Amino acid sequence: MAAGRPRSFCKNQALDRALDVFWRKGFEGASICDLTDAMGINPPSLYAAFGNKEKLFCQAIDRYEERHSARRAAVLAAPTAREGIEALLRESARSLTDKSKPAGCFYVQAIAGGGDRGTCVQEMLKAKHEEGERDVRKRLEQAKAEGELSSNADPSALARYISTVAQGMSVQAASGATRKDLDRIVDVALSAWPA
Amino acid sequence: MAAGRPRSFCKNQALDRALDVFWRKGFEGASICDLTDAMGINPPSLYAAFGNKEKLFCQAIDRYEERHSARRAAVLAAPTAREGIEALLRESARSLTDKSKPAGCFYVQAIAGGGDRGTCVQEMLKAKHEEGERDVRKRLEQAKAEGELSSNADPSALARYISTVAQGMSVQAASGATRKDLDRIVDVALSAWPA
DNA sequence: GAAATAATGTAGTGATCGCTACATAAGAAC
DNA sequence: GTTCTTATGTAGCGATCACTACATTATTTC
Repeated sequence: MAAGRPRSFCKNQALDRALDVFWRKGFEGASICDLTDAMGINPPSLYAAFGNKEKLFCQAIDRYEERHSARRAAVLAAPTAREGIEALLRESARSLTDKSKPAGCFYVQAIAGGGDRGTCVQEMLKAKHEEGERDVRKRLEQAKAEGELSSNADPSALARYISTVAQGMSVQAASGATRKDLDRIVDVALSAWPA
Repeated sequence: MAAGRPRSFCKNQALDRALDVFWRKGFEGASICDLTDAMGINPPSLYAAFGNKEKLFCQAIDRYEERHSARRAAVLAAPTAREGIEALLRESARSLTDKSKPAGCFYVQAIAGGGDRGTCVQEMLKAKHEEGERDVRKRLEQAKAEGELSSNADPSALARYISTVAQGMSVQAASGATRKDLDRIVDVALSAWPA
């Protein structure tokens, strides 16, 4: 068997560049030309490596999740759930306003951004979105089992609330809120923490 | 002076149809053809009446605000601020999941949806967005003056928190949450209300 | 080195994009 | 009725869209 000419670019690095373009311009707003320019490759290389625009978008979603899920888990591993959740929201406030990245969360942009993306994309976004919420819920269930949260606390409702606040913070960031602004929101949001 | 041939369609009705298309497909995702089909007119009529795609989008934003600001004011006029805010969030839960409309809030879709819209659009969205928050803040300031809220309450921070929760709820709705789901979020969110 | 395989750069495909020129139609002013 | 003004429908503008045919180049297997 013969093995062909090797790829001349790093797939993950190209994916990072593509993610950045999708993040800034949205799916419809990002043209193949925008993407290939940013990725430093020509269209045939893009299609050979990633399939098509929609599949590239899906892989960018995976890449984004890959970069965030580990950090989310680490932050949630704090001694108490209360500390973990607060750290999660503070970390969100920081990363949502990180000037080296587009403002706001890529998922939220993709979910809220409308458009008739293929169902593949839509379901993938929903799945990733639930993944984050599930991590929070599990941490809260653990806290309940350990007695940190009272027995009538509702981890599922609380987790969804936390997700919602984080998503709202992403919209705020996208419309220009600063890290300080977001931290003030976190202050208020955490006062909903069960006594 | 002569007055020319009269317009053969209702501008506001056409604008409603255009709003619906933008709402479902986003700015980039909505083509002029999509729009003219939905509006029941031909491109020259669209351009004569609304200028261009971006200006049409701006006018759709205005139309959306027009439809919502009155209801927001009415709901906030409840006897207590607490009741007003709760009614606002419950009403959001209802309208965000209204099956006769696209899921989620049009502003949030437009703000979060990325893309390099003209600065005109971006600033207009930001202004409308702040308008809603300002209405909430004013109601809270009134409550503070009347003694419903304690003297160390922070109407500005609370208002921004309420906005953030509502925006998060919009993202939830866009990713499939039901009215019941949103109402559960409101339950938790309101437990952040100052004692 | 020859054959097989796969990625690359060039250059372009048909389709659709936002938008408009132009002739026609419809009402108001006189 | 004639003139003026503006909206309408047809038809198509150049530009860009996502995507690809094709010849070439680079690498591995034999």
